[in-house]
Amino acid sequence: MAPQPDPVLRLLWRHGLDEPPKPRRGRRQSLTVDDVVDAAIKVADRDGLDALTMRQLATELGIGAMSLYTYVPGRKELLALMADQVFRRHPLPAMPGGLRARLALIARTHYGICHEHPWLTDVMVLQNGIGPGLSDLYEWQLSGVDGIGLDDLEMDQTVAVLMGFAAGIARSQERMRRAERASGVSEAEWWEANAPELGRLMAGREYPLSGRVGAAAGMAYQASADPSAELEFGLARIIDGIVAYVEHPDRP
Amino acid sequence: MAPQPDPVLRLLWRHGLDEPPKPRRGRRQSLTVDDVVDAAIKVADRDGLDALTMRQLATELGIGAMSLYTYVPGRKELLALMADQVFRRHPLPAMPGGLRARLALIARTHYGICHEHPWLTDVMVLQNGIGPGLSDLYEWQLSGVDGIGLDDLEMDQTVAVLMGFAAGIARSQERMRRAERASGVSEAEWWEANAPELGRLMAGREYPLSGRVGAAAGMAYQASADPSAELEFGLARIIDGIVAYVEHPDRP
DNA sequence: ATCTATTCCGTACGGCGTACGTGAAAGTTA
DNA sequence: TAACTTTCACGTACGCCGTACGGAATAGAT
Repeated sequence: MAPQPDPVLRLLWRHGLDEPPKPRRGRRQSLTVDDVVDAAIKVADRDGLDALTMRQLATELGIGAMSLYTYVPGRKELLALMADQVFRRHPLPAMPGGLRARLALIARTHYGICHEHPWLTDVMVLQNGIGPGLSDLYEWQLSGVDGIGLDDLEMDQTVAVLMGFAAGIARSQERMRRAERASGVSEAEWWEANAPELGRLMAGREYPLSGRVGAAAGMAYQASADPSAELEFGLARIIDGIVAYVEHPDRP
Repeated sequence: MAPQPDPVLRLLWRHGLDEPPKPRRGRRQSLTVDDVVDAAIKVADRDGLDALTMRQLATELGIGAMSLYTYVPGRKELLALMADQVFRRHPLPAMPGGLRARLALIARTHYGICHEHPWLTDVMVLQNGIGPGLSDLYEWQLSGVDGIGLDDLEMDQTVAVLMGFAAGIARSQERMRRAERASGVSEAEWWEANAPELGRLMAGREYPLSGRVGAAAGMAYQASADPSAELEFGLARIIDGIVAYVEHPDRP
């Protein structure tokens, strides 16, 4: 059989629909889809994605659990709507003049989004819901790398590299945050408590470089890593590489 | 109270322990922790992380569900063991001569690992279990960027950029794979089925760049994106940026 | 032969997403 | 106004999940 159009598309693009098929009879809904999605985002931001259960969300909204299903087909679709809503609500600043500044802005904006909503990178891997928020974001990103000599495919790949890098930094930061929340101690305290045991367990194996580098990181950051330093260093290298390619596509 | 040493550490480093505290009484275990972890990896590779339930894994191993808890404290810890086991089992080739080749090898190796075990990036964000597999990998990665003029922090950040990039590509590929598995149609078929509806829903909004770039990508890849092209392009740019920094740390 | 430490695992509990069906409410029509 | 139709609200229930608990089985020590 021919595949049916994806039903979640109509929900993602619900705001563009001038008139749904005019069903004016029957009881009115007490909330809107946006109310539900915004509340879900709030819960996920506050308590994490696992704590976002249909029952909890319904309680938060003051409705019965099953009433949610009159707004949203299911939890999977709700997550897709949440992701697009986050993109839709996030302001996209005007693209600055220089290429380096534009590339940095693309990456920092995406990092900011992923950092504000740490569940976002987890949700985005689940399904690629093409909604207005993601579409506007992508168009905005492309406008930052248009007209600089890259072909269409290279524009897409450039944006993909920047987004992937920004999401990766956000994920690495989120991993530290979750570890601290789960264990109840800061990463520095964890290391203090576990370093002796770890040294005992590692006995026999040699990690000269890891030891040296880890010690330096610990001194500098009071932690095993510093996402903001990673962001700055990595972003500078990536931008250097892209700019070099734009200026001299044939080298080296 | 002083935080207790993390109990999962002893499990992660179980192979280095010469002798556990000699509990020689009582019934023998019919399996090893490695058996359990390897079977869990097999299930997760085959059916995905959600399908890896304690009951399913126990059935696969021919034991009762609750017997698993004599090998592993719980599912969370099992996931951490799986991640480290994947790293531990993956061969780490000798570092080649040139810097560019070493950087590429670091990224491609990590991409390969994440690609073979698509649940890995999901698991790694859950907790930072420092086991022998990850430690060996990190030491190996650092050996690829040692002695080239980077300081300790820059070495760590360089490795982090490469790993994050590789993981990001693997995640983007995994998103496409999951969408295809969930919908049952290839991405090309999805677009064919949804393009008309999507065009209708997007009416009123203009996406000139997205449209142009998306069409070019569709022509070139028969899909909206091609992870291997993203990998090649992005890796080349990142390596360019790192090499440029190594050679001229002061230039922009 | 008895004791004791350990593994094995059946049962059960609370929580999850959600299918289903009934009842309530709102607009249309007679 | 009364009856009808359509839609929403949501209580109940089902099959999953991770895992706490406790009794039965087993193997080395005594």
